[in-house]
Amino acid sequence: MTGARLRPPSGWRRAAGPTYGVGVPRVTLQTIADRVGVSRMTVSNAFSRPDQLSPELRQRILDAAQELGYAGPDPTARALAKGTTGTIGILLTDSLRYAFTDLVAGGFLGAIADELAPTGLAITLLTSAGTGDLIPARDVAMDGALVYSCDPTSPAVSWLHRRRLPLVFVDQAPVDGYACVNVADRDGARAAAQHLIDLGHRRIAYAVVGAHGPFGLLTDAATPVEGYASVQRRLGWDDVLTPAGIHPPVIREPFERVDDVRRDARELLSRPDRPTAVLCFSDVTALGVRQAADDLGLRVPEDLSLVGFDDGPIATQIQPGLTTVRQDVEEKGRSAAALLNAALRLSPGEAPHLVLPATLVVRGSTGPAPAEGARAPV
Amino acid sequence: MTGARLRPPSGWRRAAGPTYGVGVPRVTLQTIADRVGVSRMTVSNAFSRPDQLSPELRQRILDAAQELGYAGPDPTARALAKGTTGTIGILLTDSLRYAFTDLVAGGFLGAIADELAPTGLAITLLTSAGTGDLIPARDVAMDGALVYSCDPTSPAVSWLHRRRLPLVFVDQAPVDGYACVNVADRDGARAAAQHLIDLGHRRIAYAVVGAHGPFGLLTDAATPVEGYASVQRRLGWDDVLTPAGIHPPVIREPFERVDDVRRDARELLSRPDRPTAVLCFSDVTALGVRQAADDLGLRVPEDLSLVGFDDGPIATQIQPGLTTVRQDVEEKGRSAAALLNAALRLSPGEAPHLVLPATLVVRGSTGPAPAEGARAPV
DNA sequence: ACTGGTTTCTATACCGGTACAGTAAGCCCC
DNA sequence: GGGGCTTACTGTACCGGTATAGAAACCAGT
Repeated sequence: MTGARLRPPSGWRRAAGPTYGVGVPRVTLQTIADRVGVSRMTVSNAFSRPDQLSPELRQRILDAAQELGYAGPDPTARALAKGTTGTIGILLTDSLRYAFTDLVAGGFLGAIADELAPTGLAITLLTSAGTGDLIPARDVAMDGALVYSCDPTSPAVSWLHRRRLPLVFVDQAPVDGYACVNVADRDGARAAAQHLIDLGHRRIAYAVVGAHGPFGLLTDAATPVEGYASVQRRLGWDDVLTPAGIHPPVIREPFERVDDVRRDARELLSRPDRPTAVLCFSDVTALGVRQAADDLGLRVPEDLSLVGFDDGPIATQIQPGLTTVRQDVEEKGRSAAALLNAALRLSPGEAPHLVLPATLVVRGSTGPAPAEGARAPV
Repeated sequence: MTGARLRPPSGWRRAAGPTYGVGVPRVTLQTIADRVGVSRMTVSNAFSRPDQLSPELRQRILDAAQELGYAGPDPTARALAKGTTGTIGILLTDSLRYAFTDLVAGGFLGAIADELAPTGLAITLLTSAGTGDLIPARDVAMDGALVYSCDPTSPAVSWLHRRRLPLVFVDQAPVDGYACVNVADRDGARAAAQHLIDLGHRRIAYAVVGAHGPFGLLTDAATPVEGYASVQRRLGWDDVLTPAGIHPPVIREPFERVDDVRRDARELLSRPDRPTAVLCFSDVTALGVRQAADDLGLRVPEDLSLVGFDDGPIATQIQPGLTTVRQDVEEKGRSAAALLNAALRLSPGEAPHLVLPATLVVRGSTGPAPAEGARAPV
């Protein structure tokens, strides 16, 4: 019963919860050690390495802890001492919101959560946007991070690099030395474009949502595209259409104004040289175009063929079903999580670059190009 | 240029990233201090309190840090020293997945994210499920947490309590001393039930999704209901129907099998004493019933009236629009985030209990009860 | 020259844990 | 009855920062 208190009793702190009166001393390992009459280390072992002490003593310690209202070793202190936090970050573009509203992103994140669940790792959501002097990518403790569809030159990504965290990049330009997961977007896009060509379409348009302008109905086929996946998709379309001499007009709206695609598409579809098919950057984009077609009384696919991208939930929810390029977001999530998990425990051995397939799924929204001159009433 | 190194040079650590060779010494404040020839404290100030040193020295320190590849003060160490982590937790039921797939939860979480964005706080998602010996609610560092629609007796919630973290409870039975945000679910449900009564309906059924069984098509009106919001909704319905002598049959499926509602509803709607109206626990549930009606060729609202709950996206996406009880999930998220934010910085002063309104929104899915004997073909 | 106020930097003591190398006691075995 | 193993616990030195109270230097005012 020596338990000589080597440290002075712990300091007083601001109350943290309603039950705490101001000035209630914090309960730490030392508090319990003093109470039971053992060393701080033994109390630590009681919680973290039960095999290091006798069951009876351990029970006495646990009882004392219970009695004193001790909630277990402080996570922060433990993280500092052990060098691991039990948390991984997911870096998303600007607004976290779309993580919760876009069901394609949702499927991906859900798969990550499921894959990570058995490991007990928690998920911290990080924004690229560094408003204020708190920059999550720099200031939040974590064991590693998943970078999902971010601008690789953004400050947030550089911070993660500098911190030398284990990283996995998803839907981004592959980075040497890091595990990466990508989808064969370009292949998929090519298949989509080829499908339309095979059906005899020549008057084809693009519909795009993206972060940067210009927005609206654009005639310039060379509209800049940002985002790795988006660029790849665009390249895939062009791979097929450019050699065929086709330079499509483009509809473009920012992510948060997807709804405006409908209006733009109405304009596009009202033109005398109305396209007979539209290649869309996502299923949601396709939905907007589809609604515009409905508005104008155009039939899909008789008057207008539509190809989406992702094969998300809406692809099958609408009638006729949407022809689209399927990517397996669940698999993408699982692989990404598994790779990060591996990077977390293994030494930095290999850094695989996965490319998941993207395959065309033909449903009812595409059909043969209408004969020249045969026009639905507008 | 004394800068006597009081601590030995920092230890060697396992490599954390691919650029790190094994055995690369970690760069800390001390490394930079030694390099520049100042004390560790001065380097710390260069990063955290710029006004405490001359601009020239600060610049020299920052340059040295840049050159040595220092990413800024270690978040974990800083958290331990300062007592704040820059992260808040959100505790969700069992699976995180539904945070990303349920658009009603998504709206709530998105609003939280938006509200929290300016503060720079990161969001950590926590599961109630404590698989393994890593229990997020106990072991993850955070400054406070939001408890969303959880079982108040679950171990995860008790851990948060024991840690004496600032907490805000949402869609849960209010807890004394803590800020709480709730929706007037019971009022809303009452309005929904009354609406059907007013339309002359007497043969009414309930459709429910919940975590626990029994599942399927149940005749027992006293099916147990769990989850605060769910209980409240059920109570609200019963408030109106029980006095009217109506004891509805119940359809019930677990959350992850919402799709089976359709099958159950088909069974329900095929019975000779087919209900003329169904009260549903959510819009998604209502969608399942609606599909069953479609399957059977029943017209909504002529043959069957449908009331949902939430007024989420699908309520307006289907034709006819769904009569439903509107709750403002955005506002719920904003309030919850704001309250937590307040609890984080203020002393535990007041702990408001907010109750947001729930109002009936009548759309096309409800109509007068069909005359007795008038039956649609089955 | 002495006092008092800044400014700028340093020394020390924490924050609340864990790793690791003891040490003392008990036990087995030849 | 002493060497070698375990078992059970302790002492010390960290982990990588920050708070706080000095100390040294400089400047102005009297």
